[in-house]
Amino acid sequence: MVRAPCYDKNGLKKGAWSPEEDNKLRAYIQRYGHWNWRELPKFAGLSRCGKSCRLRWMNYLRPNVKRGNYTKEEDELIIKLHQELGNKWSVISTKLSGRTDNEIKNHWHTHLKKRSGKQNPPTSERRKRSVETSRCEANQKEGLEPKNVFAHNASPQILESTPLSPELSSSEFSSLSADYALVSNINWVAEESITSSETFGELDGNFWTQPFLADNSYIEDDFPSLLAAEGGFLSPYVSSYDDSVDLFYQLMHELPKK
DNA sequence: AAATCCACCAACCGCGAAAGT
DNA sequence: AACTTTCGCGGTTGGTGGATT
Repeated sequence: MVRAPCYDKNGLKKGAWSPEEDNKLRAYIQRYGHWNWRELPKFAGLSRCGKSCRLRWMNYLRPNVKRGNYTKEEDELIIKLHQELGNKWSVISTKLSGRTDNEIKNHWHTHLKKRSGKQNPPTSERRKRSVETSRCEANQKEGLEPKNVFAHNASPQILESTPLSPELSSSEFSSLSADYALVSNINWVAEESITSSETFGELDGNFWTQPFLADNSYIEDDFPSLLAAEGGFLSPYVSSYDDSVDLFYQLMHELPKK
């Protein structure tokens, strides 16, 4: 069903994602957000290109992604929107909550395209649908459904309840669901004023106890130990003490003045 | 039982737009 | 204004599983 894993000439992995990779990516984004897709895999400890990470997150790991089991209403809406908008899958996906553009596109090509001119799907089509449904149910039983994985992870809900979560000014955020925005912590920091350290303490038990904010000396003296502390991936704030970190410090020191 | 066909869909690729310098 | 980098979109590919022969 999926492409076999392989490595390109740059040593980057391609093909199907393993559960471990999914976990790494999910954990990293939940904690630090997707501050830069290109750099993210390095910090998250993934041998993937940023593009691949982005796709995986957007289509499968992101909270509230619905899989399989299209309702009649959804089908009709897709057909209607496609008539109006054409192949603007990203626009169409915004009208169907939880559905990704990639999935809608696939669904269109495999199910709706043939049907759009006909009322009843052919027999083979109906057969496939039942297969799809049972597949989905099987996945749910095995707990493979991404959303089920999230169901066991409290952080999105916790974050959602914080005062900081929605209504962010970023243009990117405006296009995201509230749940999705919750995990993009970096963007908040850069674009929103922070009113209290307790606020972030609520987001993640030890978020603000991370060395990055404690004091500068930590970074210089103790940086290598951070790897272990961060559970296998690097904090974007401190992993390489370069200009971007300086900028980040500046931002953080300026924020209280707002 | 084995070979072949077919549908599905996860993932890749290339391009254009937007943002940054 | 020009150039570079990053992101996001849409088209396409290729591996897999189930159905059919």
